[in-house]
Amino acid sequence: MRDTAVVPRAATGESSLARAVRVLEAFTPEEPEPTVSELARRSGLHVATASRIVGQLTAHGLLGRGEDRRVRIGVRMWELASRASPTRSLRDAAMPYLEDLHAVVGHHVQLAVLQGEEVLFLERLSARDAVVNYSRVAGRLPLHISSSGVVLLAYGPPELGDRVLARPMERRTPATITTPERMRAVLEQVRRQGYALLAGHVHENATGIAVPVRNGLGDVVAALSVIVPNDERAAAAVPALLAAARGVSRSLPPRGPADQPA
Amino acid sequence: MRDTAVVPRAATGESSLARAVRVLEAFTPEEPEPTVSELARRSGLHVATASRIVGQLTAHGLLGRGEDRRVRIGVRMWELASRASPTRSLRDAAMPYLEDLHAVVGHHVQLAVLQGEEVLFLERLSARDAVVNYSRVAGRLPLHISSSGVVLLAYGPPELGDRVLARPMERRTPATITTPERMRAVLEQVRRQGYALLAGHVHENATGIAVPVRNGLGDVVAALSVIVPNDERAAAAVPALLAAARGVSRSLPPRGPADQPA
DNA sequence: CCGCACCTCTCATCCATTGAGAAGGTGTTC
DNA sequence: GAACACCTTCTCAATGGATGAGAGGTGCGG
Repeated sequence: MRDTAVVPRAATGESSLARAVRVLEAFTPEEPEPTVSELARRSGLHVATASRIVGQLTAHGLLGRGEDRRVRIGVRMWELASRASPTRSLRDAAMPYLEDLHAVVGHHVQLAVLQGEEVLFLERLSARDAVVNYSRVAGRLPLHISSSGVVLLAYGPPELGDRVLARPMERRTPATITTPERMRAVLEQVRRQGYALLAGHVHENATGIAVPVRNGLGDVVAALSVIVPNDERAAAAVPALLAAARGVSRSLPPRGPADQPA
Repeated sequence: MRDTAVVPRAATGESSLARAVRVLEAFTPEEPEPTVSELARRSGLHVATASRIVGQLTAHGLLGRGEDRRVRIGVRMWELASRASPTRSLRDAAMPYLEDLHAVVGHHVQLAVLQGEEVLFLERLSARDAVVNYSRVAGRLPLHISSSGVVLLAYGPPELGDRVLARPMERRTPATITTPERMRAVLEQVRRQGYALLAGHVHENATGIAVPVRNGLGDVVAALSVIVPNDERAAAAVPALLAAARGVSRSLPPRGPADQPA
């Protein structure tokens, strides 16, 4: 019995706040209601530590617990995040146009922004009988896969394009863009025609069409897109999309949201 | 020179996580982009402490900072909160019906839940030429003021009604319910007719109409409401509201969201 | 009844956290 | 342009809250 006797704390050198964040990051769309043990495993924390952190956050309403003791994101956290979110002005400005667009085109209408090197979907309206769609609100998708991503890439900073092109691109369907040459050609075409139309890149039966949304300064701050069936009528949605994007731009507050990725 | 010489730390007896939460709570809808000093003042923390906490949360993306160093809720926090939120299933189920209702009735259509002793608005669709409306997404309103609140009160736990009736009720317009007797009568009427119609209670020119949304077990889990101009045509929206509420109930997952207040 | 998994509490140790103050920056006033 | 007001961040020594192991309780399945 020597050093082992009692080792109250291994020198981790990590702040306690960082651990709490690790717990929050352990929530995934696939498992929205994990147990304390699962959270501990995923965050790499000791079970006791995870239990304590969950207890504290629950006391403040940021987390919630079911009768089976499973942990959920708390309504209070949603409230805090939604209330003052920088995405709110964008969403508020876009919502009426999303509705109009949805009424005309049907299926799925979405609003997305660039976040890191992925697309983050802020809002989505879906018809009950719409075609398949893998995106969801607060969900992410790789840039090269979706029409929204291609638009944000085409109008985004050049170094972002370099980074994305340098990496291998996952294939989802035979139509998915997977080579830098092909992507460069597509981006050039998007910039020329002002929209992206990707037929069957995410799913065989679906076509994504996306257009850029600009703020008062002309910067592209978001992408507006529709997902429609993959047939010859798909392109008919383009004019409505372009018109809607202009409407959103006009409704945007002058100092547009230009949130830099973390 | 007394005890002051060097006092590195006053015994606050509060966890560091609690301080971080205090910082988050200091964000308000009125001031969504405070400075570090403002956050410190509102949360009652030392400026240095607030600065450090903001620095850490920013590093993890939960907060964001503008060029002017002002602090905002980070997109990552919105993402985490929205991704796994317990309100999501409710919102997803209700959204199509909100849209339909909005297309027919116009003005404002909203979805709200009971949170603590207030109404919390989860979603809202607004027409561009709609009448005034004080609610907003992620915003709160006292129970006795809004039609949504009255519905949630009418079908909520009895002890909640007792607590709310025992407290003085703030008056917004001459029509606002402010006495327990009046409120009791209104609640009785709401339960009898199955909806609440409050003309001019929040604002002279607006009428709120709300109906309950039930889960599979018959519990009332939310309120669906519209805000229309305060005239004799207002009541015409009631049938559409009732029909929409039934639709939402049907779309709700069997184990309905019944989030108990913190 | 036993084994297994989960959750929470206690404990002794100690490192991350703390408030005051200083330093540096920015914008405004006179 | 100097003085001022205000904000933000860094350093510092002291310490109190956070830590991991383990015990104890609970619940489930065989």
